[in-house]
Amino acid sequence: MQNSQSSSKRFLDIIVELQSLIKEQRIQYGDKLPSERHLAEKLQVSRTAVREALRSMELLGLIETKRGEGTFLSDFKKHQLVEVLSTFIMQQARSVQDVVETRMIHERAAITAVTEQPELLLLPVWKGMKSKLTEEDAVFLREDMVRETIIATENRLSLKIWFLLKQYSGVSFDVAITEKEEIAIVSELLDEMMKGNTKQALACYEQWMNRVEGERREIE
Amino acid sequence: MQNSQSSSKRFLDIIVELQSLIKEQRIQYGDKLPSERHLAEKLQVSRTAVREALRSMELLGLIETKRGEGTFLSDFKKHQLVEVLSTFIMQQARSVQDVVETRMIHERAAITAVTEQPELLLLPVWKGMKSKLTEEDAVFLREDMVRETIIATENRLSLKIWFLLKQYSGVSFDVAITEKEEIAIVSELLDEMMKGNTKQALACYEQWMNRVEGERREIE
DNA sequence: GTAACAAGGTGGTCTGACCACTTTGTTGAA
DNA sequence: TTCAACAAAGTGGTCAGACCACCTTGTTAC
Repeated sequence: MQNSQSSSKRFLDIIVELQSLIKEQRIQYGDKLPSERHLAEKLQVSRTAVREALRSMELLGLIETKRGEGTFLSDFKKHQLVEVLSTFIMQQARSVQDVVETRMIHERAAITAVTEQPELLLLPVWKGMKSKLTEEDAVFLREDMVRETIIATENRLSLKIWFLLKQYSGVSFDVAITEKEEIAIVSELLDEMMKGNTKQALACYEQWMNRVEGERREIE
Repeated sequence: MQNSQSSSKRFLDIIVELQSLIKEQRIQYGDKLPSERHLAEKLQVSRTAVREALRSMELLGLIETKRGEGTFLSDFKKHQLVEVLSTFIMQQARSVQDVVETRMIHERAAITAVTEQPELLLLPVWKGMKSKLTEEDAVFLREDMVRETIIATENRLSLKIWFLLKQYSGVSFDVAITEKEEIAIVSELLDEMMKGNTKQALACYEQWMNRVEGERREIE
């Protein structure tokens, strides 16, 4: 029942080594990675093992491969793995609930942090927000409003976790709320945040989420 | 050879076919999957291709493999996905400060959740907690008190993330607080939680963290 | 009856080969 | 000189077959 830490999986080791390599060589998003054959030689393993590791990372959306060209470090916004994953994982209702709830934990924390720190309210990002809310389409709301809030907290780790969770939880959009209603709620949320009213801001958020996430159905 | 014109990745196709197979044959969590060789024959692909698909799924925590035994459908509880991603995330996280702050986000959320849900306060775990606080050694405090709180929320994903963050935020303990002081603070925290005073409980928590995490240094 | 051994099944790894595709360099004709 | 056509090299994609290490199970021998 133990973890067999002694004989850890080879392809996991390779992934770890790849991470080190990416860090050492300062490979940025979009940059090309060494070829499979070069990696195999460098890491002293077979190309088969390298490929198993790369395929895993590809499914996670960490890398992209182009036949005839090479392997590239992916922009972490392109996680198409969600489809594959959701059909598996989301079978368990509790899992969906956990993901959504955890995402909301980060969102509430960000709202609280921003609201309670006056200096964060002075950021330029908030200036155009109110007008955008009414001008642009509603997709902006779910996408950017919360994200900008988390960005404002300057906690990049929280941002990344949130982004991942959003990938898992934010696919379905048969929400029982009109665009107009949503804009009204979010505007109010923004107002309360600007005024530094943590309690009211969080109340707005809960109201918003109740409308958006309230009727989330389970995936079969 | 036949599907080579298809632009979609072979190993993704295999994963999809595996999903169908799992659904058709009603394979449950913990059940054994067909062997790699059988799958290769059944799906008319090479064992290499099957393995690349299986390794990907393993990294996602969807399956588990045991050498000499076989491949088993995994329980979602084992969010290995999170672990792997976290190692990536950590490379980019600016400092340990992000980790600590994110961990505290989850801890505050758990305290709030438990305090605001009276039914969670009736759990047996809280009964012996108070006495343990004074009887056992102080290591218990940091280890178990918060953990039990998060467990009480029944959000396993949050628990998993927290556990990871705890590992990353290190076990450094040059804390400027005596055991006696810490016991007093945590006892108060526990009391306020039991009384359902969210605000006071969180205040205790902040006080606690200020003492424990206040002088944390950054890594490297 | 039981301990020791043997055989088969399974995942883990490696080698070498070929294919499909892209880029790059070279050639050769206009 | 220009540039289109071709050739070569590099890369990911796939495959077959071979061992190895480990586990289970059945058989043997005591």
